Amino acid sequence: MRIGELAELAGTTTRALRYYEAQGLLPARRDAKGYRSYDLSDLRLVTEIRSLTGIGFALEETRPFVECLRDGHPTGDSCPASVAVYRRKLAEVDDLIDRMTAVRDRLRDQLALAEVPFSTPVCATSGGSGLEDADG
Amino acid sequence: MRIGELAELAGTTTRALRYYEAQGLLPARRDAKGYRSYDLSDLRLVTEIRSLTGIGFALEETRPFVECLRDGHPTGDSCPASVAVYRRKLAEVDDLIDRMTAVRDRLRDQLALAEVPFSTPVCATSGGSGLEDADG
DNA sequence: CCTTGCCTTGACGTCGGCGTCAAGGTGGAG
DNA sequence: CTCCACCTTGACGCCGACGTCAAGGCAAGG
Repeated sequence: MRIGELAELAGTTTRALRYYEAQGLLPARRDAKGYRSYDLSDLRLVTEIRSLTGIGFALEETRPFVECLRDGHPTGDSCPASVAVYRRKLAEVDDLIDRMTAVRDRLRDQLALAEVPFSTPVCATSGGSGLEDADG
Repeated sequence: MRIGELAELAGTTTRALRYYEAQGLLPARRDAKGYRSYDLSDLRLVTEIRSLTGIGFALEETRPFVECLRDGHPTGDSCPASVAVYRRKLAEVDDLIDRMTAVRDRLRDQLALAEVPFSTPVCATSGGSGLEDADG
C-alpha cells in the first residue's frame, strides 16, 4: 500500500508517517514510481507508535518497541529494552500522579477558601486566619 | 528596586520579568535613567505568577489572579474570575489524574506481562497463558 | 488536452516560556 | 581613564511533533 492508505488505516497523517521515517522509526521501500510502499507489518509498527505516544510516550521512547517488532518479536514489549522503558515510564507516571494529586488537594483547599467570601460577602469571619502576612 | 533585585528576590530571572511585562502582567515604572523600577507590590505579583505557574498554570491563566491583586484585593483569588480559573483547573487536574491513573494501570499490567518471559526463559509454563498469539 | 488526485522533496510556521547573544548606555570604584 | 556591573532594546534559538505551503512528477478519466 501507499502512504495515504497507511495513514488512513492507522488513523494519522502522511506527514506524521514521513516524520517517523525521518526519525528512523519507519523505513520505507520504494516502488517503481519512487512512491513509498508499505505492508501490514508497517501498519503494525505505526499502530505501536501511535498507541504508545497516545498514552504519553515521547517518540524517542517508542524506539525500543518498534525495533523489537522489526526484529521479529511477537510484541513490541518482548524485549528487555522495552521493558526498561516501561519501568522508567511507570516511575515517571507514578511521580506525576503524586504531584498532580498534591496540586489537586491544594486547588481544592484554595477553592474552598476563595469561594466562602462570595457566599457570605458581608460578614467577615473575625480577623485572623493566619494568611494576611505570609511573606515578610 | 530595579529588575535584577526583583528577579533575585522572586527567585527568577530578569528575562522572565521582562517577558511578564511584555504579556501585560507586570507593568513597570521607569526611573530617570530609563531603568524599570519596582516595589514590594510588584514582588507580590511575581510571587503570585510563580506559585501558580509552578503548579502547572499557564501564564495566561495567572492573569485574573494578577489583575485581582492589582485591583487592590488582599489575595489573587479574591475575585470571581480567579475562582473560575481555579474551578476549570481543578477539573483539568482531576481529569488528568484519571487519565494518568489509567495509563499507570495499563503500564503495570503490560510490565507484569512483559517481565514474565524473562524470568522463566526456558520452561514454558504449560501451553496457554493467553499471550502467545494475541493479535492475528 | 486538461483536470483531478495521489505522490515527491524542501522548507518555514506553530506553541510557551523563556535562554542567549548583540550592541550600546550609565554610573561608581580604583 | 578604564573597568565593572548593571541596565536598555532587539532579535534569533530551543524543544517536540508535526501542520502547511510551494513547486513539481505521474497516471487515470472525460
